[in-house]
Amino acid sequence: MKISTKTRYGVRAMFELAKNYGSYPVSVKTIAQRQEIPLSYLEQILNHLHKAKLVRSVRGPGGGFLLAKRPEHIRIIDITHALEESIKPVFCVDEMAEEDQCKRMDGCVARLLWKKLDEKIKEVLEGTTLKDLCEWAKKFSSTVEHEFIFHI
Amino acid sequence: MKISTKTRYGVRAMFELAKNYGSYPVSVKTIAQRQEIPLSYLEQILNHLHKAKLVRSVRGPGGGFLLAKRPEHIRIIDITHALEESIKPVFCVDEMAEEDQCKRMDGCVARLLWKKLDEKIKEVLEGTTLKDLCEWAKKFSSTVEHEFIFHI
DNA sequence: GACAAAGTTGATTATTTTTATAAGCTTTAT
DNA sequence: ATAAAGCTTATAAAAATAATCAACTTTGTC
Ligand code: FES
Ligand code: FES
Repeated sequence: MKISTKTRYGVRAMFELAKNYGSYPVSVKTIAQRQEIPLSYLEQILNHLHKAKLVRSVRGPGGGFLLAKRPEHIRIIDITHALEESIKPVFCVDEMAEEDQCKRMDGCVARLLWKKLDEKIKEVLEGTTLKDLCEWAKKFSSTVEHEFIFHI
Repeated sequence: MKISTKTRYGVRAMFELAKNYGSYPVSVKTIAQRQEIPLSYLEQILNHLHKAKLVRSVRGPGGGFLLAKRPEHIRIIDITHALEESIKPVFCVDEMAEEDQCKRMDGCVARLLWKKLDEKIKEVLEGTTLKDLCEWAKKFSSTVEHEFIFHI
């Protein structure tokens, strides 16, 4: 039940863009430096986020990435969705799961358990947006002396 | 965010023992056959569950495993705890996490997010016991024609 | 137009974690 | 004594994850 490094990097990168929302593009290099993420890996990650239409890119000098939507319209689950095959704790909680891979799904007790779990996880990841993160960060920086930080 | 095969096997094995609670021991071989789990792997898993004092073993012919407590006193989280290093989505949600691995934890916004997630996950896994599974199974078998089954 | 600063893409490697197997041991009921 | 069980540790195999690399395209500026 671990969040992958890829997703963590992705959330951090998106947070970096959210902080900059409404301003000019941020280059991959800049994000990589600020968040201490391997540059080439971050490129891959941003490509995924691009394909998922969560970010917009501007090519050429002075270019970089921008959020494609307002921070309040980007949920954490959108990010995990773009970066992990699925956040489901077991594949068969999905209604679309193929019966033949998990026999007799309709009579399976385990499935009820994993479904409960899946719902709660979704609750959190669907219920939190980049704007929420930014607001938490503001609260932090007013009570703590140092700049808010975002890592792992 | 996947539940490991080891944990899934573990839950299934424990369910098998719960079904048999109050009766004679069930051998690893029997559990392996009923649940279609590789025998040697299951041995390892039961050893972990043994060390965590969730099961009792009886050696010699006719021996096998028994639940060490009543099904209502064994929560799913006890099982995951015995079989996974931790179910925490990121290590630093733990209050005991060492500061130097994740810098300035006190000013970290991500941590708030992962903590929220961790709490919800714990809610489900702490709130479900083996007895619950058995009861769900009973409900199933009275409405569905075939035996209840527990897999993945 | 030349150049450099960016993003784009796909392949490949490296690393880590997970899953599984195997072998040899100990205990104990009959 | 023997066979049916559990116990333990080492190792192999497989899969997933993380990271790197190289070659490419777009575009702003001088
Ligand atoms: S149907 Fe997938 S766990 Fe049983
Ligand atoms: S403290 Fe661990 S995510 Fe920031």
